[in-house]
Amino acid sequence: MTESQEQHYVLEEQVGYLLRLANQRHLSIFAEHIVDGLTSVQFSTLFRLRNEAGPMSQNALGRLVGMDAATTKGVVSRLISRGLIQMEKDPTDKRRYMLSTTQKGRALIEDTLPRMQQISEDTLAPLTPHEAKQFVDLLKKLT
Amino acid sequence: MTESQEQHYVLEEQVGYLLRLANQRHLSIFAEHIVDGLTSVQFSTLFRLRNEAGPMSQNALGRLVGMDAATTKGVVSRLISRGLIQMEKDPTDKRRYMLSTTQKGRALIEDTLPRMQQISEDTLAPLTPHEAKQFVDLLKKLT
DNA sequence: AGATATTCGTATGCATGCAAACGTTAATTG
DNA sequence: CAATTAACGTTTGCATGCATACGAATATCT
Repeated sequence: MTESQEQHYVLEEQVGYLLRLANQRHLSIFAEHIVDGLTSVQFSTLFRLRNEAGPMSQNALGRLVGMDAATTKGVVSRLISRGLIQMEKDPTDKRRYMLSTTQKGRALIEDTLPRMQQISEDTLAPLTPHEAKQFVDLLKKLT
Repeated sequence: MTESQEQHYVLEEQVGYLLRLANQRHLSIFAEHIVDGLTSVQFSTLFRLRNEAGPMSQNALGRLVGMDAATTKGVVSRLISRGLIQMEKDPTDKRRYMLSTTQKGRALIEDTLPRMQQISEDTLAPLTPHEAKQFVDLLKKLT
């Protein structure tokens, strides 16, 4: 009886534990499909910036992708050093840099997009189509 | 028509993107509930080691928690430096160290376990009980 | 037995991810 | 308008997480 509580806690059934493993698995699948060193987060960031109407600040972009300022700094720096995005001073706000995609960055998005669909499919492969839709919907509700 | 493919790719509906955000959210909830610096991975590792019958090697423990050897090394080192687990040489295998929990480690598990249930509940709070069960089941299928 | 594979732990480098602190600049508030 | 607050970008420190490489020891195979 004293051990009843612990008996109930099964690691393999906890959301946190499972979320971590599911995320790991997805990142592994992502790495298999992407030949150049582009990471999942880098793609998300680049894609978001391209889909925005105009240039935007670093912090604002980070927020749109779910990253804090410190993380954003690193991701953006790597995208800049690879020549995928560019930054220029904001004339109206001396604190800010305005970010935009380069031609090379937009071309990379075009090349990568077809593979992204496959990555999502592979990640959801253990589920039936109906379950996959359910899962994504529940994930959306959770965010 | 040329843009039909890109139009279909909506970042907020991709499993990978959503998994990343869901995981972030859970880690944030975890940090709120745990006062000492224990992390989610550290708890999982400590818990797994405690629930094993006897001492076990570092790499074997890491595998049980879903970590590679390099990651395991860091996690175990931190648990040792906090006095939560201990290691001693394996007499039969000169490469190996056998790990086991300390009294302090087991006590910490006891203290933490009641909060883990709440953390899982909070993580799943946006879902109905039925949806939560569905979600966890789908996550299990995915792993 | 001897050669080969594998496994052990370790180390380095790189990429997220967060907390905390910092100086600069803009916005808000009194 | 002056003082406070907030936002901008940056840096540091720490914790996962993976790839890769390494020497040492064990297992396996021929």
